[in-house]
Amino acid sequence: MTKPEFRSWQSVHDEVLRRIHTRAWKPGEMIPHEADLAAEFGCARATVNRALRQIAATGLLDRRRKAGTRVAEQPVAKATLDIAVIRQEVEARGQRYRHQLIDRCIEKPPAATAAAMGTDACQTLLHLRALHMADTQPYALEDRWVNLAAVPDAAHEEFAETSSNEWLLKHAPYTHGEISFSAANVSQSEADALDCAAGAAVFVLDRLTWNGSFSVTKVRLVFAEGHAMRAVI
Amino acid sequence: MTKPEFRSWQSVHDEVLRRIHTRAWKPGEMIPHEADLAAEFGCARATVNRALRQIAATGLLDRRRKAGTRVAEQPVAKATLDIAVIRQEVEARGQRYRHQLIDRCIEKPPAATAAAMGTDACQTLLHLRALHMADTQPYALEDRWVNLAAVPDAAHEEFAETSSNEWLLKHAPYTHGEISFSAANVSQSEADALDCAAGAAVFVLDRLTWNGSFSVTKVRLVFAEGHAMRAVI
DNA sequence: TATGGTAATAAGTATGTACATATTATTCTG
DNA sequence: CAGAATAATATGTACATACTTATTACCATA
Repeated sequence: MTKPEFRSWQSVHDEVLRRIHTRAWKPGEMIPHEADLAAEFGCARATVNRALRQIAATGLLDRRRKAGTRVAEQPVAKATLDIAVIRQEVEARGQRYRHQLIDRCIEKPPAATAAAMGTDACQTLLHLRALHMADTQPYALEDRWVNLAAVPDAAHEEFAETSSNEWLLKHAPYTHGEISFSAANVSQSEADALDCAAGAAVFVLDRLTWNGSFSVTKVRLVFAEGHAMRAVI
Repeated sequence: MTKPEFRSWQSVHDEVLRRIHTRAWKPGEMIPHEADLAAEFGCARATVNRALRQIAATGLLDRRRKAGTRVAEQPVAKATLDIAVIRQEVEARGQRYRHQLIDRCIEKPPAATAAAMGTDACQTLLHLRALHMADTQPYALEDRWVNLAAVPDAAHEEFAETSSNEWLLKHAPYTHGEISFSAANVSQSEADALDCAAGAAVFVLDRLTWNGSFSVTKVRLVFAEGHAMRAVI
């Protein structure tokens, strides 16, 4: 019997994946302990641990102390979407990015927005609307509310040069947030801006970010018709 | 000066995040070397390494050998979507899952499908269409092609009891795949099945999985009106 | 038969050391 | 002075060891 000698956590990782894929270890089955695998592979337990931890992070293995490690019964595919700044997205497609501020005012948000952002109902927020363009075509329509209590500097910014997107990333860090993807039929006014027929189905991204207990910004991006987000699994 | 003593990689992780969020370390700036941080935190370099590696994985730090570690200028938000089996999704909402096979046949796919799956244009594939239900409401409409060369057993399976989704997970592992999200206006026939008006905007998920160099299955899920995918960042 | 304590166990983590590797800076050579 | 060889350096990884922690299994007690 050949002893392949697994010397890196990558090779252990690959070998374990291979055994899962070839069903040498079947879904729902326990796999050997770290110590046993380390002995078999001729490496340290830490190396096996590193490899198994990596795989467990993808959902293909379930690990619990004392219980051990088992192959997931119904692996939950984890798709990691990279949500870049729109400028980067456009430029990555080899197109020229431009953006255009449509409206900027400080006003009271709708009740739903105030509730989502956890701000007082009568508190005014900065409301921005802008169009992101790729070359000469509309790319996405942005509707954003900024919590001036969390980002006071935003009140003095015109957002003519830098997009709100980039300005906020630079000036208003966030600790966590929620993001949601959905589909919507465009309204007439959105259709005009995005240069498509009213009622067309468009991809919508809603994002709400927080800095600690303060909401920072809530943004809704309505992408042009035909937009898709891709990820590898 | 108080010496907090960071003894776990978690606490180091949190402290580094805190420094980034409070802008003690600003975007684009280099941060101290692992060895220096280890000395400052009073822990081993491996502990610091673990913490920094974790943060780098989220895109908030850029690390390069010799060059060192810097805070990312424009962090790319990484949203991890959990794509579970539809049964789990429905049951997690506290609803009863049912599915209904609409059509099952072995036929030649459209040219685009054959091209995407890398199969010969005249090769027949298993074509499945099914409706996933949550309680009594339609949840998603599935249109699936299965490569029988990669999964010969699928030819003898009726998919009446278990959904193709679950059957394939159990019987046809995949090594990698691509996934894409988009929006579409429903056709009349889709509208009938999903119980909505023709032309309504719906969320669409396309997934293509591979086992090594063989395509396994290509599936298009058209979700009922109003469906959204959520993730935390 | 419950129940609560205890021992056993497997993963989780920390550490010091050593070496690997990628990249930059420097020096040497033509 | 250009380009190649070389040194320096920061992260990347491997390993042996030791200890921690969550969880299970078992056993004793009420």
